[in-house]
Amino acid sequence: MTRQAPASDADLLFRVFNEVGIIAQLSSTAFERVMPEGMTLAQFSILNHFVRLGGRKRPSDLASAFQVTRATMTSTLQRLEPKGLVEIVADESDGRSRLVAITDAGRAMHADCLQRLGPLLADILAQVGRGPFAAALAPLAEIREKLDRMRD
Amino acid sequence: MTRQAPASDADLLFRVFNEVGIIAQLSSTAFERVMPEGMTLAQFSILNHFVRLGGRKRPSDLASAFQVTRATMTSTLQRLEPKGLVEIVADESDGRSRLVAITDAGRAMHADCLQRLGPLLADILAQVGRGPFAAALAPLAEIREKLDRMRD
DNA sequence: CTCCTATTGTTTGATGTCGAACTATATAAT
DNA sequence: ATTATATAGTTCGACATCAAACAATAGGAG
Repeated sequence: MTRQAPASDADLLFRVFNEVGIIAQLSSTAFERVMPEGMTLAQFSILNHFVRLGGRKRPSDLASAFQVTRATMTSTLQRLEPKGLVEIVADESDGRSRLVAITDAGRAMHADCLQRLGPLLADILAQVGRGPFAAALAPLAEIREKLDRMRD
Repeated sequence: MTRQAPASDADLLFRVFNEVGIIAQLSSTAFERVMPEGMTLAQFSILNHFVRLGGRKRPSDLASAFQVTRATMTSTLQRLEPKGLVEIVADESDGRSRLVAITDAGRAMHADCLQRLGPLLADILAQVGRGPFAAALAPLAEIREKLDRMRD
């Protein structure tokens, strides 16, 4: 066999990615079950971004920030905009670009989501405890950072 | 740097779930880019399950094992079966059920996938190192287990 | 200015995923 | 036996996501 890495290492990576995949799945669906009708994690993340950082951003910058393709961002913005949660205007300094900003309705929706999220997070904290999360954060951040760098 | 050290518990959970989501996204797309045409992580996972454990399983048992809905498993099996990678027969002891098993073609496909996965895992290991994965595994497993239990 | 290349946003087609509703079968209650 | 409930698998509609292909605009090389 031409194995590039010892079986134990490959196995370790495999298991971590497996756990990560399952947790991502479970958490996002738990998330969306308590959200207002029609709100998804992807949509909330965009609102959250603007609430925390403000300003206007181009769709392609949002795509980079969230590690998704431009096509994916187009799709998500096309769900947020008709609901009046974000506002999209032309960029006068660049004919190719558009600029996205959150609206008052978007801020209200974000606040509503946070309200509903509180009990869910409290429940998870009660069941799981703070320990595993505190232990996982730093290594996860490092893995994410380096994987991120590998894409370029 | 308004807040650096003392983040709230909600914030901690939020960050962990955020990292987990991004890593799941990055890893699954990296996986699928090196897989044979048409193979996805979901499909490979099923083949992998049968290669490791053998035997026959009902779709609903597979759905439980992979933490997806029965509808999702139906969809994935409906992609594997026409390709001849799994075999699905009626369960004679229960008229509602069907039984899934891997085929020789499925085993060959699985072997091909493993071949292609090797270099990718080796690359990741070289870039990230073993440490963060080793540190993350146990806490992730605990989080996954408890989140899992919350669903019932 | 003209041509080539890079970037932006979009569309299209495929896949995975969920929740809800449905059919068929099995099991329990009466 | 009839009825009620539970389970297995499917279908449907919605959403997120990717890759690939496309149109429009920007910027640089001549």
